[in-house]
Amino acid sequence: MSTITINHVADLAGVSITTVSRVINNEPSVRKKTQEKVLAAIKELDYQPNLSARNLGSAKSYVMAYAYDNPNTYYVTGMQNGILEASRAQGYGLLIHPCDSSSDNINEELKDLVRRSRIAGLILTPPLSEMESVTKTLEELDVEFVRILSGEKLEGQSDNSIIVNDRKAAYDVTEHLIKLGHKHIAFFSGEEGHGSSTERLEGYKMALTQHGIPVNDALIIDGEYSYESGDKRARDLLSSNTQVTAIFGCNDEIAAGAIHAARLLNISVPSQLSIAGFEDSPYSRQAWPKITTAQQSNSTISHSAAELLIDQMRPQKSLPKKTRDAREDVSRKIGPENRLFTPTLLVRESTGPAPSV
Amino acid sequence: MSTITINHVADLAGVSITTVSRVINNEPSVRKKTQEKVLAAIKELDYQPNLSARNLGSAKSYVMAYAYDNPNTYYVTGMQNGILEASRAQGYGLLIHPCDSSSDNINEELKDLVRRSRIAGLILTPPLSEMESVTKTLEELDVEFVRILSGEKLEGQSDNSIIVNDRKAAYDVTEHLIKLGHKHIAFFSGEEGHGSSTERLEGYKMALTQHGIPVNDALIIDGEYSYESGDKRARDLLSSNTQVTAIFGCNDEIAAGAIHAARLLNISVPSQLSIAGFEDSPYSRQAWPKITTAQQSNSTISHSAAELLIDQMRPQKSLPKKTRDAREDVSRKIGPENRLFTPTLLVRESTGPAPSV
DNA sequence: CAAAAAAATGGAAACGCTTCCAATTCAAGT
DNA sequence: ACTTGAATTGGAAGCGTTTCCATTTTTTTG
Repeated sequence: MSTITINHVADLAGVSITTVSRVINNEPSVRKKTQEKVLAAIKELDYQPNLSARNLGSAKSYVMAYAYDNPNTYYVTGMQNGILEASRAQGYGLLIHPCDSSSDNINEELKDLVRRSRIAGLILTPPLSEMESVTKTLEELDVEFVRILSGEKLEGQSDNSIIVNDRKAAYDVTEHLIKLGHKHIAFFSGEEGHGSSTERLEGYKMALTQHGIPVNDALIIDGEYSYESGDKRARDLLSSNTQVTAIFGCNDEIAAGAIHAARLLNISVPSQLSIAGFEDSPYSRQAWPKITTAQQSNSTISHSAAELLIDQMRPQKSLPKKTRDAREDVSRKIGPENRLFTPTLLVRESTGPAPSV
Repeated sequence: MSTITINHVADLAGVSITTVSRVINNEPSVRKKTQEKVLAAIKELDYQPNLSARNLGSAKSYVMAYAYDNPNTYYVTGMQNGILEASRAQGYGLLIHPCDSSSDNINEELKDLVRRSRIAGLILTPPLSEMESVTKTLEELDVEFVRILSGEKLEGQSDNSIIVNDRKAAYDVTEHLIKLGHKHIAFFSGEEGHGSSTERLEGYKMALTQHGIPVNDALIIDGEYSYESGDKRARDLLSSNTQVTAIFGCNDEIAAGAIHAARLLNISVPSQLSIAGFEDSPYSRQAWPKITTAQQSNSTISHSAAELLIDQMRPQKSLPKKTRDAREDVSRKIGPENRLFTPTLLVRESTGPAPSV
């Protein structure tokens, strides 16, 4: 049982391989009847086009890559799975490319990746997706790419990005705390320069302001997206005599660290101190108490990203005038509803009414 | 700046493309001087062979896959990174293939994977690597594959596996507890049928026996590799009046769950109860107290696996008689020292002297 | 030193697909 | 029915490697 090639399909369908190729690529200029014959043959033979041959034979390629630099395995895995699902469904291969965004030659590295593996498209997550130099490099290379990043709304100019509305979600989390009666809410940021952290801070501030609570800079504490950093900042803050009844950690790890600190200092959560996180990672579920957080499905987001990318990579063949209209539209444009995601508030046990000092 | 192909290299080196191909593939029948010329040309042009063309042109392919079915993202990511590193270094592409091992047609799925993507080799981790049907399918397909699995020593017959000596490591963890004076040590297993769990249990029993402590079946409690399962089992056990001073969780998640249960029941760790885990995952570091565990580097293990696989995939071209001996041996066989790994005991705060009841 | 054997190299045909261009078919207009 | 231009199809030349086989070069042997 040797490999089934396009020739076998052509023979069975009684057409040329050119025509089979057209059907595979969903080109418009194939008569409906012919298309059906070919499709039937493909099905009968269980034919799968050879990816290597496609890549070699055409200028474009059928491989996309996911480049990331993120120590958060939960995040990366989620993203990866979503991309995988979408790319598989559309017959694309996926190349995984972890890298070091702080490296000097990150741009060279990406250039190499694209060139060497003949990558047709690239998906980027923060912090890579936020680096201007990377964007520029990729544009110069003339590769399609989709960025997943934090922001508030879709801006007209960049239609190759998937936006996560961190600001709105952070607003929601903060508002939740405010409604519980908290007035002194600390904000523990993530790495400086990370868009997600900036956006979440923005949402935090907006919520306070909108509810008539002044923003107190002393309560906005910089640090990193890590358990240790959350732990340390909480210890410092809680052992100072600053008045705080709630902490909003920029992600769940930070929040988990803060919970740890509270425990060490014998401060009970949530009766004396409320703590909220962001991301709905396993940490939020396995901390004690379980952490109130903002939930986002990384795999859903990245699935959309991959579909958007595929859409962009598909060359826009001009449709013939009359025909085809009836035929199902294969190049379904990814609408705005699939390009903007807002994590949703998930209330759990780590937040409660503000203590009535 | 268009693509640099084998032709350019051949021209620059003044040889035929056939010879360049030979150099690339490290075939023995190339004169040393010629080889050097070609290598120099390759370097000067920064030439990278096109993977698709290689795959298309040859019976074998330059793509390997990593198939897994494991909810533990920490584990999977570690494995993936190690494979990635090794495969990149050797010019192989990597395909990631998550799948459902409990599915009825898992074998069909793997068959498809191999056929459709022309996979040259496959790396498997538990539970896939432990399934006989999978092994059989793969052998019938005539694909090279390497399994990463639990066991005690290298058995002669299967030289396509990387063994993790869970038994010995579990022995060490248990012995650590025994030396702290514990006599009533509970064992919380992982999923039934998972080799790692079985092996760890074996190590636990051996340690007890060897130190003159009878194995008490009531203390061996079945369950799953999850936080929830650890939590639940610990609650049940600790609230019964069984006499226990230590719990050995088959992985860190179980141990973290057990810590949670102890806290709820107001049992202090480690002064009243010692808890040990296995894996050195983030859970072990972020629990409170930090969990004593057995450390293993998943990426190191999988790196070895990938190298072993590449070694196997490389067709054994017969070397000419005399020459070459001096030349560096490129097909470095992966020695036994890189095929057997023993996780090492890592003592942290969750274990301490047995209470002197 | 010639002849034979062994080693090194090159030519050219695949590999399975895409795509340019030319050939054929179709339908509308006269 | 006859033209004509558009729609549809097919032929054949790549894409960048590998590999079979033939050829040339080197080494060994008598």
